Amino acid sequence: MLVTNILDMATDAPTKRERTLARLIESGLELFERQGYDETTVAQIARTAGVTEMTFFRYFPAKESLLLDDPYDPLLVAAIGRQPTGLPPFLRAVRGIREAWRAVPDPDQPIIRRRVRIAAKTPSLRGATWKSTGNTEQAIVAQLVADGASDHDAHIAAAAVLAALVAGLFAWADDESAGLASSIERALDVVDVPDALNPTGPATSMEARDA
Amino acid sequence: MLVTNILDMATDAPTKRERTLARLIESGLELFERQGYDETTVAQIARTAGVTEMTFFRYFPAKESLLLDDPYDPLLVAAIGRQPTGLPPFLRAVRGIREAWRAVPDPDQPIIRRRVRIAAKTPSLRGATWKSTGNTEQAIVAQLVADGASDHDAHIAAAAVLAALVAGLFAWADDESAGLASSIERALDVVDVPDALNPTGPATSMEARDA
DNA sequence: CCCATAATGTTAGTGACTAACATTCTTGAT
DNA sequence: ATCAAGAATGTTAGTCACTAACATTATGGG
Repeated sequence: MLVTNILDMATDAPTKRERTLARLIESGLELFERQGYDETTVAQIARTAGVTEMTFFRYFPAKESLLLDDPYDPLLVAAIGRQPTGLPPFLRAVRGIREAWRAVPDPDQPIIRRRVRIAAKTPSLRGATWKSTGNTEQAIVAQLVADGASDHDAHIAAAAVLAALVAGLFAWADDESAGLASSIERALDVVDVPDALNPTGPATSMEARDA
Repeated sequence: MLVTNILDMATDAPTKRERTLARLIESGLELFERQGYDETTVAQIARTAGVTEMTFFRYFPAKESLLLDDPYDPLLVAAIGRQPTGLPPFLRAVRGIREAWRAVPDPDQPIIRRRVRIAAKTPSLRGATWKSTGNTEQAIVAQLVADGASDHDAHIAAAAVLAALVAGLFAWADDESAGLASSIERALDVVDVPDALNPTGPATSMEARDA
């Protein structure tokens, strides 16, 4: 989530649809940055892009989508699939994400930061941001299950990792000096706790195992 | 999130405000269950409760709030504060939540289940559910920081635990046979990984530490 | 150059939510 | 009981996100 590569059609002459899409995205981001997300109207974005409100919704199912849609899922999923299946699902997910984000090309960082920054500073987008992880979550769950995890565990692991990732991205957006990769690493370290720091071991709760 | 004790004013005669509130909640839940959340209109809830749409918004800032508002934060926070400060923040949060939910009284379970079930089966509520953890998240962050965690780590730990908790609640709502406490335990076990299952130790990423 | 179809526009409407102001209850002090 | 202050509710009018149905214009391949 939070990432869309506007320029991944570096092929031939951009078709009309592609040009309109690019104009919508650029207009939207600019307006969001200048006057805030909540204060920007879909109609205004459309007008700035030289198009009708109706057309906006032909490109995005919702206002938030202009900010939050992204195409990075396959990379995440592949990286998770590469983790050793001996690991518990949660750790496979954590380390897969670690690996995938380590590989994000430097040139993509500015636009990612732009988007994340808007999302981070807009309270009304908090929910939308997490909702937008929905697809990614499904993809991660599928991969974990394919590698032997239970549905139950896969869902929980996916939700938790994504939450940590998003929180890490938010932190990164606020820290101009931080690099993307290292920020993600630091975030995932918080949930991938080194054994040395875990003296008591997990509280495996003998008490209330399955009613 | 996802919990509101309608009946915690077992004191004297309920005031008018309390009666209206109770009617709104009951009408809302019933309609959501019978015809679905998206298919239920605020106007309809209000009408069923014998009140105006405007009045609904005097009690709830948004439609979702009827489902998602809750008063359990203080218990969570206290339980987290009780965890040993030697533990990393993430594990303190996990085990605090474990402890707090273990203590949820049996009689509260049916209404919690009712709410969670509606939230779980309504895709358009996914985002709202997580957004509604916002306050809880702030509270957890504050407690973790008070106990010595960095802001950065506290935010990430809080986000991840809450995600796991919500995912666990969703799983519980779907499994009629499961008890609340044991469901939460199982969910948290997924992220509080036993050492025995973590042969390699955390991937502490020598590579890209701080740019 | 022409036509199938993609891209866009128009109109009309629903539903969540807000603002401003008017009205009707409650309640506590007298 | 009474009466005023304040709480609870109603009314009206409006904004904004989003959808549906149908009409129009632009584009590109034959």
